[in-house]
Parts: sequence; C-alpha cells; structure tokens
Amino acid sequence: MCLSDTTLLSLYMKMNIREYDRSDKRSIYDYSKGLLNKTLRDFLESDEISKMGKGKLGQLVEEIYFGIKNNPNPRPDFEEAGVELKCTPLNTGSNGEYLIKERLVCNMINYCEVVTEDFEHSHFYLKCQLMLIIFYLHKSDASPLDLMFIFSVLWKLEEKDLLIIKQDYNIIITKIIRGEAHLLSEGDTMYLGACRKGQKDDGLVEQPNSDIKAPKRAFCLKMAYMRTILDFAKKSKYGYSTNVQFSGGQLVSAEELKAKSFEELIIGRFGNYFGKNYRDIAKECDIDLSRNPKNMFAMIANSISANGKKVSVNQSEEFKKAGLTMKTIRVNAHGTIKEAMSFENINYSEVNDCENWYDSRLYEIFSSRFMFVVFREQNANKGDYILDDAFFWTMPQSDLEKAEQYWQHIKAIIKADKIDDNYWWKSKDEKLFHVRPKASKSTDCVLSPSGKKVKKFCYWFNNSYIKEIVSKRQEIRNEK
DNA sequence: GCATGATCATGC
DNA sequence: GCATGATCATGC
Repeated sequence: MCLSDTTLLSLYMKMNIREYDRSDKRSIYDYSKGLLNKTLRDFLESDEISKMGKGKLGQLVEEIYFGIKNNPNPRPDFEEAGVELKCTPLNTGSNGEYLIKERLVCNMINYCEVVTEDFEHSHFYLKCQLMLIIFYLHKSDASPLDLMFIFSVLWKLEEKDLLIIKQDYNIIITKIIRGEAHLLSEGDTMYLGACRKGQKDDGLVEQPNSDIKAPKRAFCLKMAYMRTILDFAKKSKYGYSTNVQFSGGQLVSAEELKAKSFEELIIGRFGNYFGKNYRDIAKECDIDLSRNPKNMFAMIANSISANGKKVSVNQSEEFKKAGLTMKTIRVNAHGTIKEAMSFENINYSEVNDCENWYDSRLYEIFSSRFMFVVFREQNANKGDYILDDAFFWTMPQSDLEKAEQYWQHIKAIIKADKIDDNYWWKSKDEKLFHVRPKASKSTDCVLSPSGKKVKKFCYWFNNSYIKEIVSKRQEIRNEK
C-alpha cells in the first residue's frame, strides 16, 4: 500500500462525490474518462501530495482515483465487474502522433509452476479477459503524479483472440516443458508473448527439465497487438467496446482455430497449389494477369492465403494484431534470387529523432514476423515459376544486431545531411541490407530534417540475404 | 549477369 | 494521392 490510512480515508470520502459502480463495467469505464487530459496531481490536495509514498502509476490510479486497493490476486482488480485495470505509456512520434511505447506486461512467468497450469487456470486468463486500458503520455524522470492520461479503452479479448492466445500460451509452455525456457523469444508467438522482465544483471532463475538457468520473463500482449488497441482508441470516440469490429477482414474463423493453429491453417491453404505453375494457379483463383501487374505473385499468394476471400492478407485482423507481413520471393532456376526485397520508405525525421534502436521504426519492421511465399523457376530464363514453399520466419537475433549497424549508418548519413545515392550501404557491400530509391519518379522528393529536397529511399534486404533465408529453410525441409 | 537507379499497378 | 509490394531497365 502506498498511502496512509488517513489519506485513503479522505480519498474515499471524495469518491462519494465522484461516484461509480464498481460492479458495473460501463460505469467503471465512464468514470475512467474523468482522468483524461489530467494528471493524478489534479485529484490530490496539496497536503495529500506531501504524504505520497512512491508507487507505480497503475497502483496509484487504483488508490487515488478509483479508491480500491492493489490486488495481487489471480482475479481482476474490479472483481465483480471482471475488469482488470492497466496503465500503459505512449510516446509521441516525429509527427506528433501517439505511439505505443511498450508491450503490455501482464504477469511474471514462474517456469516451475506454470508448466502445471493449463490456459484456463492461468493467471493471465483469470485476470485479463476484460481490461480497462488507460494510456498515458510517457515523460522520462517525471513523478507518476505528473503523467497525463490520454485515452481510456475497455478491451475485451474476444473468442478468436483467446483461441490464438491459448495457442501462444501452449507454445510457450511446451518450450518450458522441453527445458528450453532460456530459448524463449517473443518471435515464437502471435499475440501473447514471453517478454524479458527485469534488469540485465537481475540474475537468472531455475527452470524445470534443464540445469541451464533462464532470464526472467513475463506474459505480455505484444507490441503489434497493443498498436491495434491504440488504433481503436484513436478512432473511437468512446473507446467502450466489448466487441471490436476489425475493418481489414478476417482470414480464419473461431471454428477453424479450435482444430488447428493459425499458421497451420494459413500454410495448409497452399497445399493443393504446391508444384503448380503460377499462371495455372492464377487461372484457378480467377486472377487476371493480362495486364502484367507488378505485384502478380503477391496477388496470387494473397488469394490463396485468404482462401479466395476478398481480404488483403497484410491488412487482415490476424496479420495486423500479430504484426505479420506476407512477402513473396522468386528463386531463379540457377538458385539466385530474382529481386531484392523492399520495405517502407525511410522516414528521415523519424530516424533523425529516434535515439534508441529498439524504439525505431526499422526495429519494429525487422523484428516482426514474416510469411514468405516462394516461387521457383524451373528452366533458366524461362520465367516458368511454380509455387514452391510458404513458411513463417523471424529474423535471428544475430542479424538484428547487424540491422542495428545498418540503422546507425543510415542515421549518421541523415545527421550529416548527405541523403544521396552515394553514401548508403550498397547491395555490393554484402552486409545483408542496403538502401535504394523507391519513388514514383526520381523527381518525387520529400524534405529532409534540414529542410532540403531529397530523394525517397527505402530499406532493402540484399538478394544474397534472401538466398540465405531460403537455403536455411531448405535444410529444415530436407530434414523432415 | 548483376547492381543500381527508376518506375509502376493496385487498392485504399 | 499516396503507401504498398513489387518489377523494370540500364550500364558497368
């Protein structure tokens, strides 16, 4: 507890003025709106402020604003209403827009205990199905009393989300049972992650079925999932929804998820098409190639993944919430990769203003999970590609370290005001990644941080790096 | 034959 | 009108 009993008593008396029904989720939500555009200091008398102990923001909001005591139970904070209260920070981006700062940490993983808990008895499931998520603006070194609240959302984990989260949970538990707690990674799962928790030198802990000690981890809702909640908060006037409709369409149904994992379902849809020529697949899928669209291989892969539905896979609910991206790869008959792989344009001011690699947009892109669809040419220079493979992939940690150097180099060039073809990492440098133009015309320019008109460039994977990814995948396939 | 710079079709 | 997901086209 953070506050003295007399302070709490005076706060409870104030609660009677600002009343809400703690057994009613709607009432709790409506009451939470009173926090927005305010700080906790606004709800304290000056003599109370001096009595404040140190506390975490979430705990202080519970005590000062809602008048409830912190609850370490495996039950939600507002028990009768089944609502768990979460406070989570936002950053402001270079355009002034709000960005998610952190994954939402739910509860610590005790490796030795968790292996005996099935999902339905897990702390996460018992606590977090319905959350009142209050977003505040992060300010380094500020007192928790001076943090400004921005959005309040009542977020329910719907049936489909819970099915995917249950699959995530089981992936994590299975790894721990195998004695591989030290190998856990957020890249393993879709919505629910096992994130590092605690300082670097914070000691390792024991795990079952292995003598190797593992870093402490907690269950969390991953960054991409939090971004979709924030998108909802930005768009919705009220943020009260226990059933959010997702505009991008859905790839799989709850019924399907009861039988198979999400990845199995999507990859399974490719089954009948493997080994077929792309033109034949296009005919079967009713895709018009007569105008030679530049993204025709992506159109084909999209149609198969979406089971023929008019849904853009990369905009679908599941891909958005999991931060997944589908990309196509073409392998030439002699084994080289037809084209390098492009990503977003470099937002020069974003890179210029971003101090920490882990907060950068490039880290966000490269650390997310990909689905690669591979087409392979049968005869050299004939362009007779067949559908060869489809698989999910996450960049290994060692390559992410090289990506940081890539990002630092880009940043240095922007800082030096030398945004130009001559200075970037080139494909020839063989450093996994390079920078190349991407624009509608070479005269299609943007302003640099220094106010100069400069060309648009984007992030690229080298052909040779894609080749490495494909051959490693090939080894795994051959083992099976 | 590949690296590099340039550009395009689609879909929101 | 622009972002996305790519491919095209040239010259070394």
